Amino acid sequence: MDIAAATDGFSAMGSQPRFSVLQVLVKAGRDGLPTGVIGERTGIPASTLAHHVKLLAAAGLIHQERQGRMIVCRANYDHLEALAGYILKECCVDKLQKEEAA
Amino acid sequence: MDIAAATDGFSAMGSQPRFSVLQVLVKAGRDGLPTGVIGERTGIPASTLAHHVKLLAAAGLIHQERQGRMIVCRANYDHLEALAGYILKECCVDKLQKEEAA
DNA sequence: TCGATACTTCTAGTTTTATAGAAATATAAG
DNA sequence: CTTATATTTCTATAAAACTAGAAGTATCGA
Repeated sequence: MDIAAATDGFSAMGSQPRFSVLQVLVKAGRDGLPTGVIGERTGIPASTLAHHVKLLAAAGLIHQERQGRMIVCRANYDHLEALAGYILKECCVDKLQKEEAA
Repeated sequence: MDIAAATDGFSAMGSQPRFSVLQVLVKAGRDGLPTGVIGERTGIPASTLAHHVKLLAAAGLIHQERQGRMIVCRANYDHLEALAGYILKECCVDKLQKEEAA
């Protein structure tokens, strides 16, 4: 996880429609959901949804896999966890370094 | 923490200049840093920095406090922690509900 | 009070992003 | 092979965000 990956991730999460898509998938668990169901649950029109889903996938927050004529989306839990951890990863290191020096 | 607060927070984190400002403050610890030092460390011009700092504060990610002619910024660790926890808060609840029903 | 310092607000041009209808693609079923 | 389903890509428009110089505000020291 570098800073570019982190900001891509947070930026992707930082819009209400996209975050609600992500939440629907996080709730759904490992099996994921087809795009159509995500559309029903969020009320986002198909073409707008495709756009947001593409951004979420590009940021590595979700994965997409074709199953017949549906495309099943799944939350990428590992990446989400890594992002959550990244926020405070370097908490207070300046202070710690000062203490080391002393 | 509601969805609007969460997306405001992630959106604020989701730009490289802002995230680097936040990181500088997270590293700095509770004492925080004056805006000028943040500018030195990030290389962001003053007016651009003021803009980003305002957004970070509006999202609740940092606090600003005047000390003489400097304005000291501090990371809001509680809010950052809450945001980190919010990402996976409702992980897999759909599955759990199914299991409850069964 | 005058000037220097620290920062913000104003402003304007540029770039991104969002939205959603219409058309296109991929798969499946009859 | 034709039609229906599921989703994407194309397109255009509108809205928002980014950047940074210039001008303004607040505070301190001489």
